[in-house]
Amino acid sequence: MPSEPVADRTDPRAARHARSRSKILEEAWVLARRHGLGRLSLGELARSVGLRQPSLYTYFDSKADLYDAMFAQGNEQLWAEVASRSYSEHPGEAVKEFTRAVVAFCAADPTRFQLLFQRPIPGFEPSPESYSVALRFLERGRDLAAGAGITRQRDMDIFTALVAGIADQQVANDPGGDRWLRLVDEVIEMFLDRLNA
Amino acid sequence: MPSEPVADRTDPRAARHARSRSKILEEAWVLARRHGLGRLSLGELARSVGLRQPSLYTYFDSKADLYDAMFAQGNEQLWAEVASRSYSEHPGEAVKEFTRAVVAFCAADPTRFQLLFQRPIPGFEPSPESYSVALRFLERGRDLAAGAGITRQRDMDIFTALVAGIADQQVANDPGGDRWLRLVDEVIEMFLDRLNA
DNA sequence: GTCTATACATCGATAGAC
DNA sequence: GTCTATCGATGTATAGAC
Repeated sequence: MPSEPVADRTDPRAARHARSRSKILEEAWVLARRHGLGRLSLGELARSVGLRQPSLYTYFDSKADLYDAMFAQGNEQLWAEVASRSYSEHPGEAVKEFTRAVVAFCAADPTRFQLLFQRPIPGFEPSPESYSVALRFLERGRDLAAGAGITRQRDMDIFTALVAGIADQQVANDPGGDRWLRLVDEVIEMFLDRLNA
Repeated sequence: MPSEPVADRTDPRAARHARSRSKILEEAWVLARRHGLGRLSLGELARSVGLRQPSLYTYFDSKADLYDAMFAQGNEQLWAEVASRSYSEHPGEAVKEFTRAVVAFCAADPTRFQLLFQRPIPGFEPSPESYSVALRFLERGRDLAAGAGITRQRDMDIFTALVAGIADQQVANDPGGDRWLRLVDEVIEMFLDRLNA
């Protein structure tokens, strides 16, 4: 994150700065959910956290930098979600658990889902630092899939399409519910059966 | 469409009006692709078609009305795409053909895909008139699916997730290519085999 | 149907005082 | 680190002349 000041990790001033930044980021998500990611405005954001609009530039170099921080934060939350849980020793079960976790995560916040997996803001490209967090998640998924026999690129592409499709329908047509989430097991079983046939 | 003037269908003035409206709509898509749907601006749109910004209100009551017209037009294109072609007498083949057509349609224009199938603009709800075009498409898909044994709601939900997932991945990760499009047959076969097992 | 003029709000970003 | 002040641009929408 380019706007991070150079300071020791235990510097109380740096800690205070980080806390403020975190609070601003949190409010940015609230506003993005309300108005749409592309309509997020720095003026309203500043107002919401009790600052004047120019003061935000202490925390973010630009609006693009703010988007980048949101992208990184969302991916860290996703990583925390899939990395914190333990997975079954049965590889197929582990893939199902992983998929359920991802779909639930996506359904929990459609706006976050949009920023992480779709391209709602033309011109926005995550910085390499932010993207590296996303890669960690993708590698975890790839490893779990490989354990269940999903190794060929072609099969990985099908797997990602299955996960994306369930998440997409859940978010778009039943946000907050579980109409598609509960289909995860059946879909993944269908796919793994096909692979082992 | 609320802003349509009352006039006989053969009225040359109405025809001229419709032609202008169509041209504006076309340019609106160009700008939406460039800047994002949420960033579409009436001023730039007017400039692009050689009008002053207030003149657009002759053709659209509001920006929401413009979005609604775009939604309707996109759905009419989709309908033209799936209704114009003939489908195999083999029900399973017909479903594959339909799915390929839908995925190709989505991949051809990510922005159109976004407006039709995702919710990129908080607060935008299509008018009943516009949505009726979308329903025609959904019913066609439902009928074709039913012919291949996809009748239970649960199975229809899986089917829509499969189509959405392939389209989603194709649009997001290989726009203009066919990396996921070419997986349609395998995925649909897998699903139909499962149903008939 | 198109225009000028304008209202009124908001936008992202920078300069410089404190 | 936060502020005031401000730039220059852009946003949607309306009034009223032609």
